[in-house]
Amino acid sequence: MRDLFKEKVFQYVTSIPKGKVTSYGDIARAVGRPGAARAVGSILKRNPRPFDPSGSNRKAIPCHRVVRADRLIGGYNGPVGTKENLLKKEGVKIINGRVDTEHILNK
DNA sequence: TACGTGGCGGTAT
DNA sequence: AATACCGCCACGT
Repeated sequence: MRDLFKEKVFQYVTSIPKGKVTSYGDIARAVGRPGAARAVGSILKRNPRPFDPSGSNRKAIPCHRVVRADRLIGGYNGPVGTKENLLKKEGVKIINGRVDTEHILNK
């Protein structure tokens, strides 16, 4: 296991439970690079596997569960609204474009 | 409370 | 090796 920044980021994101969200900055701190929130975003942007490839034993990287520190949804690849829809599907409440605080991981 | 701004770390080319 | 590119954040109006 390479201990590259991005590997840790991917692993951390993979561990986010369904129905919960965390922020780019929180991830940066969690992997020992406080202040590297933007870098986390640029890594997730190039997410190698946003969804679970069928027939694979590798887990998907649920990058849609990563939102901004102000709880706005943030960016995502693909059509606008995709990320929000995925979150809603998982039972995440979104109020005025923001994730409700009850879904924030570690809060 | 809402918006603008500068600074920021890591990746990709 | 250097620079452009960002799915951000903290802070000041």
